[in-house]
Amino acid sequence: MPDVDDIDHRVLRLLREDGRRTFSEMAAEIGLSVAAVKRRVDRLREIGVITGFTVQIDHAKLGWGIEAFTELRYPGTTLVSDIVRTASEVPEVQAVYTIAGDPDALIHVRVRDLGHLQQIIDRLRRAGDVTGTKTLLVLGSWPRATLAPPPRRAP
Amino acid sequence: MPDVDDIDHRVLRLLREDGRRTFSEMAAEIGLSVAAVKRRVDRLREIGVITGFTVQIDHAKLGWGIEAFTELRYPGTTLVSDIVRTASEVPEVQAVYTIAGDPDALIHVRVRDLGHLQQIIDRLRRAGDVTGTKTLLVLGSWPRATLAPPPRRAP
DNA sequence: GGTGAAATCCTCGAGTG
DNA sequence: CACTCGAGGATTTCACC
Repeated sequence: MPDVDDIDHRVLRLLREDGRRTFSEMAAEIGLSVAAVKRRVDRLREIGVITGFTVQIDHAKLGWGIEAFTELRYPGTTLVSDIVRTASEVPEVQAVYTIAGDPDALIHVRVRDLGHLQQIIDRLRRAGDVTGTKTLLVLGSWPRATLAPPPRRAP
Repeated sequence: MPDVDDIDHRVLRLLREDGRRTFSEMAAEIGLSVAAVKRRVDRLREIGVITGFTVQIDHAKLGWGIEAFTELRYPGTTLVSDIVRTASEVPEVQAVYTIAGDPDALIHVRVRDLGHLQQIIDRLRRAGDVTGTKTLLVLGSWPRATLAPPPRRAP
């Protein structure tokens, strides 16, 4: 487990809120030099704490009006890798989560409308040896913009 | 519905893959001037297609080893706003999704370990007038890094 | 972790089709 | 209206303290 101190967490919190914050802005906020902040971000990338940066998009404004979670059930013989592969082949699938217990997987999908959702579910059912699906239609979502405080660690 | 053309989608795709890409890099990639790319990004923010930028974090490396989805059920009298408020008060909750049908809400949580997960579920059950929960423990996750192609629009 | 300098990048006004 | 160009200022980056 890599050591990530409080200052690292402050850097992460600032980047969580705005991933394009400049090093100078963060340096002023934290009270370090610009180079020191850059070195910390570089290091957080190297040790894999930071896996990347991305843009946050309002998908509804792009025509993807419907968001849903679909629970997938498979026969006991199906490999996890097959589950992930078949689900990932569908571009409307935003994320695949394999699950302990029942169901076997949960996928997050974004589609244009309910007809499109129907299509995607049909495609998933045909793609692998899916034995059952249950779809949760999202009415509203409230993602958290901020970062959780650092967990208590052994001193 | 705002008009977002193919070049905008290319910009979004590039920023999706790396939210800190420089305008010059994107300009070279797309074949526009730096200023033109910047104006497009500015405009995408103004019309709300881009809602922000953020850093992607490997939470397991920060000590949040367990990820789960919990389905929440409430009495028919509970307001959506109350569901969202009580769930959002728990810092371990990463996102709240209200759902059409059964269950009433789905929350995404990140916790240190299974004991911590137990605590959080107990806290949620006590917080509102929750009538039932079902927790899906995540074994693995495969979020999609890329952006879906632009949906077909009316010409 | 700080400093300083060179290279790069951002920003914005002016001009063009 | 969206684009390009260009100059000034800000930012990034890196070697060295």
